Amino acid sequence: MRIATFNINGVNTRLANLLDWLEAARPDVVCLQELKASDAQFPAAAIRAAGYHAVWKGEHRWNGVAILSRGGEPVATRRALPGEPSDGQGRYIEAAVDGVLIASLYLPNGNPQPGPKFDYKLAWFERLTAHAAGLMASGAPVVLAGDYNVVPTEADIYNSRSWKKDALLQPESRAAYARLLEQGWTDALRERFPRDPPPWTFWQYFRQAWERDAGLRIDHLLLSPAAAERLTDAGVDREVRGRERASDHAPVWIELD
DNA sequence: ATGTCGAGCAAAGCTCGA
Repeated sequence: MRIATFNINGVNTRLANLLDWLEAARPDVVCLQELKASDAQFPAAAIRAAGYHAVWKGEHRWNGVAILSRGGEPVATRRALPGEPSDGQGRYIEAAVDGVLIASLYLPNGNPQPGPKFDYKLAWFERLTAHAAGLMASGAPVVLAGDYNVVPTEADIYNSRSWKKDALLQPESRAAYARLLEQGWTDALRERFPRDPPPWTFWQYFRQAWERDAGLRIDHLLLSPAAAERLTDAGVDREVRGRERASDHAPVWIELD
């Protein structure tokens, strides 16, 4: 069972890019982030024609998350975290797919930092961690996949010099990520690539970051023990980032036995 | 400090968010 996460950065803007990758990579499950589409604007027909069922939580212009499956239909279990403010932000969707509980999440970016956006990021992270504790306690195979907007350690970025003040690298962001992992989650890509540097998952559009391979690792798949024991492989579909009109993220995937 | 990209709004370039 191949499960991927992909920040598509506009599901309609990059629909051709998405469909090309789906056809080539044929993942069983896909967690999408940054749809930048309302519920009504989600390209459900095109995705169905590509062979995928889908559940989604859209938002006008920004954010938006979805879970696609070409096996069994995803059964949505929630479309927001417990305790989320009713501000309409589409950042979390969770579904049961073929016996695995899967979440597609888009953690707030948090810039500029410090400020209300950074506070919102940390508060959102706390709600995620509280909910994740319950999922962990269930003992079920769980995959928390998405764009965490956190560079977990200094090894997870090409060079942190020009990023020191960025919300993605702040000690508070990293501590929140570490606290989540301490519940017992396995960071699948790091498990598969323990040696530095790990594969990057994001290359910003500025300053020829892709051409210089100046990347970051911010897209993560966290596995509960029941999922981690089934992990056989993980990787990044890097070449997707080099295509015409590409997202600034590449798809990240895991293989579960 | 800047850089790039794309959409929305509204009719072209600015603003926003990343």
